[in-house]
Amino acid sequence: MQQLMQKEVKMARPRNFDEDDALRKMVQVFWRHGFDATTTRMLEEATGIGVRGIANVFGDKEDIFLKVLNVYTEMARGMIAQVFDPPRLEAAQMMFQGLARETDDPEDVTNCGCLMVNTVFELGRASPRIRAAVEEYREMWRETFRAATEADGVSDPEARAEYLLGILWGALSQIRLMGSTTAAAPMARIAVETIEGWKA
Amino acid sequence: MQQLMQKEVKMARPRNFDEDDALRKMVQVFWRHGFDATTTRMLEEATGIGVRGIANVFGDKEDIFLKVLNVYTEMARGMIAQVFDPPRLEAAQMMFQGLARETDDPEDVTNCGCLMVNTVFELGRASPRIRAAVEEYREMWRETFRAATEADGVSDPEARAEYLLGILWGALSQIRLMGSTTAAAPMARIAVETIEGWKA
DNA sequence: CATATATTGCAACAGCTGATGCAAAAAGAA
DNA sequence: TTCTTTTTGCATCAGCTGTTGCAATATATG
Repeated sequence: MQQLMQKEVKMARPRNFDEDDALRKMVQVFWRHGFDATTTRMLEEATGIGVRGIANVFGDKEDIFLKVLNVYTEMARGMIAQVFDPPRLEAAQMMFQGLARETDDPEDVTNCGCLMVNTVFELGRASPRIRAAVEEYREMWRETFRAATEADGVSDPEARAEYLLGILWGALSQIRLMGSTTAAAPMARIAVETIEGWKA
Repeated sequence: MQQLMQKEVKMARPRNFDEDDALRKMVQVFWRHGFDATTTRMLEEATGIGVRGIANVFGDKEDIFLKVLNVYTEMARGMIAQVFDPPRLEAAQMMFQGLARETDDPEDVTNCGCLMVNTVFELGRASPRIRAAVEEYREMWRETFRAATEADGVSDPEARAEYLLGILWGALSQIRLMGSTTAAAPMARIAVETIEGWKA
């Protein structure tokens, strides 16, 4: 993730902030408020960097958001690599159960749902670049479900992966609606039972 | 819907537009673009009424939107009254199949998903009044599914209604994502099969 | 120390949005 | 006709947002 290729040609005044750390903080802001409602002033406050520095390093608002989406995707990829190793339907069941865990903490950004799902509703139609980032994220999950289904020897892995992807997005929209992860509990329970039925 | 209680006390200059017709046109605009992206100028163009007239009759932007949500809910209520008469799970199956019908027409606002689902993602947390309108809409559907499940003598109607509601919202978010109702086909197929299994 | 170069803070700007004030217009009531 | 009341069109306003220009600053290099 971190660009180790530093320009050694000539070093002038160095930055007084860490690029990756700033991006992680901006993920939180966009995740909580969405693209439009996130203002440059909010990014200043969250990162401690002036708007000028942000623009110099990350580009304009859409550039920033694309980098944020990338960080978000990589975070999820890391989680998948841990939970779905090896790829099994049991891991999918654990994921759904974990999705609906009880948290009332309003500070927990997980209660805001999924940044990708939320993004679709805000500007999925608008920007092709953002749309592509969302599609990549969905494809990552689709392939994860497909591989897990196949690994357990269950038939028609493509269709079942599509179904699980749909259930996942439905559950995440429930979370966003209710503002709490507990809202996903009914759908998560059904998903776990359905998967259990596949294995039998 | 139409307020028949006209003030007969003293008639001055009459309006040169129909209130309900204007509301229906504004439903289209909000449905397609969402709350924030809909500007007062767009409402002017869609209805042919000046911004001053709109503000006088419908109030400020949030007032307008609440009236729009109300019209949308009543439209859905009318559809439910037709399809779910009598309340049966077969009607739910038909509804899911109809949801995923093939339409490539970009003019068809159905391809924008569901105004209520979209609204949640935009400002569900923000305004209590809007949140209440969405909750009412959801409750309408929840009760519809519950009554249909109960009428078919299937056990645990509350839990199954909650599941169908989740599937419905998941399918509608898929539609919004892909910009086409065909995107709901996989989830609709699963929903129909699942309901079929209940009846057996 | 002197120089070059990237960064930073401050300020300001243009564009857009929702809302409003006001006078003219229109139509029924007297 | 004259008056009263509501509507309408026009213009304008304040507020916010993303972006950028510019001078000051800090640091590596020679």
